[in-house]
Amino acid sequence: MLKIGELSDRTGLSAHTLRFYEKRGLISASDRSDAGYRYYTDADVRRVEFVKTARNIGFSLGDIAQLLSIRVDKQSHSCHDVTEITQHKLDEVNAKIAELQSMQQTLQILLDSCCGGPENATHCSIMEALEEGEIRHAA
Amino acid sequence: MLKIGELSDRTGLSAHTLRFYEKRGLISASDRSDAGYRYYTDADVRRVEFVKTARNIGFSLGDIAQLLSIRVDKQSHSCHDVTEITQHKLDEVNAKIAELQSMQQTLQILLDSCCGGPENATHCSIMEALEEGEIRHAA
DNA sequence: ATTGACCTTTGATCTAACTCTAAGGTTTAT
DNA sequence: ATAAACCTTAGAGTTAGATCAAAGGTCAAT
Repeated sequence: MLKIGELSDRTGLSAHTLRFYEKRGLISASDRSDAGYRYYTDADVRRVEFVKTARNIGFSLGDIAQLLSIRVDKQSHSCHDVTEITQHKLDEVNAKIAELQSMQQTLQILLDSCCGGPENATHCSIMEALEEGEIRHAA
Repeated sequence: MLKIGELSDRTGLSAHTLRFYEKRGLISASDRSDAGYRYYTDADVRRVEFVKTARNIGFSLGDIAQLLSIRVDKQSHSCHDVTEITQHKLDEVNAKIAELQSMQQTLQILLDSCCGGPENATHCSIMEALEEGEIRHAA
């Protein structure tokens, strides 16, 4: 049985974060001491690692809560349930990428249009473009 | 001279947002009535439009504050000052894109690995991958 | 003169995922 | 037995960019 600091060392998540995840319902301690100290089992460690892995991929804590509820009762859930969450996340990521690529293009065009030199900015083409407001990127 | 509601209609930004931008130092009213009503000139409208354009491109309000300080005294600033801000933003955007593309790849691999069907999730390959924690995406 | 639309301010609330503080109790090693 | 290192809780603070609420003052038209 590990105390929270030991679980923290084991997983690389701070004790603060572990308590925060508990408050969010993602994890919990298998036991408590008389004094209230949290005690964690190996199964708890695996659950935390699952959370960490999902978080590294980019799932939100809300997504992770759903994945965890599938995890504890795989019988009652289908592969479709899992792919649905995953696909939804992928859609989100793709949308964000598209938006950022649009920004990227606009910024690159601005940079290409400006000398970037020590000349004063009176006729800076970036400033002029911002002034004219004719920049309408896709997003 | 426009009141804040009229400026709001003209620019599409809410009066709330305009006051918020004022608090952040991005804009201000050229005049106030005895009762404290904000009054805006055409120059104020142009400044708000400049802010809007920069914000649409993706600049943060902090970036925009810098761009505005260049705008009011172009003589004292160089094209280099402007490109520096722009390049910095582009670097940020590129970093974020790279991170998201890494997520995208991981999510796509997970989706490709799973049948996504009505079978129960006992042997779901996405769940197994999350369990094994062997997913380490670049970001 | 009164209705309704407009305006003012300060300060609270929201999202996301932490991060930290305060004030105190517990455990372990010397 | 005492110090160091650990643990507890509730709740506040952080970032960015709004967005709203409360409580009240003002203005234009009827």
